[in-house]
Amino acid sequence: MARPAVEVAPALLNARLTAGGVTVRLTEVEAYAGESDPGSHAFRGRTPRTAVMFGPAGRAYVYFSYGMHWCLNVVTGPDGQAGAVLLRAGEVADGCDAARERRPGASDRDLCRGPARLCRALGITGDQDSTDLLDPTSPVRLLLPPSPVEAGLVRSGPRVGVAGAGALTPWRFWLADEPSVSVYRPAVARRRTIVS
DNA sequence: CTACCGATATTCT
DNA sequence: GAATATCGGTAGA
Repeated sequence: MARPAVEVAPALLNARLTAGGVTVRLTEVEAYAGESDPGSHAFRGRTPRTAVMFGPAGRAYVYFSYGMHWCLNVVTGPDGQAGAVLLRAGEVADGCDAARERRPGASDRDLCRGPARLCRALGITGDQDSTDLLDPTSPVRLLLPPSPVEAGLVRSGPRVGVAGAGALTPWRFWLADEPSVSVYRPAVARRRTIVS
């Protein structure tokens, strides 16, 4: 865990994440380095939002995206070096009923198919920011190590929604043939901001 | 399946 | 003001 995000990320595939009475098996993650990574929130240094990324590894970095959605990261990296792995998707292994309650109308495959959907299904919000994911008493738990990943099933490619210099860095990792893996969409500049 | 669009916090310009 | 580590609804092929 106290290693660079890009090394930690593929090792989280198949790991289990438990929160809000739901357990998921992670099928898709993305690595974000610190101040050297143009795609990272920490690229421009420490802000109130990203402060936790500069802290000890194993904690949760929960951020609010697009004014609407929560997304969960695992803080990684050698001490004093920012880094995080975004948990993008998973398959519900336990607590399916609780997940369905939080995401009415979603098909089983779509329950945790995407970083904001995953947080919604598990009831994760900013209240869980900075919590220690490895502490057995934490409300959000990452269970390590994962069950072994079959050789050859780990795929990698460009990160979703990342524009600019970091766009082509293949730091998204997923398990092949998993229906819960979110669909890749290249970063697209928004057409127009609503004029007020 | 693809394409578009609105919601709107945080951060930067 | 503008961009962004997104999603759900709607429209159309």
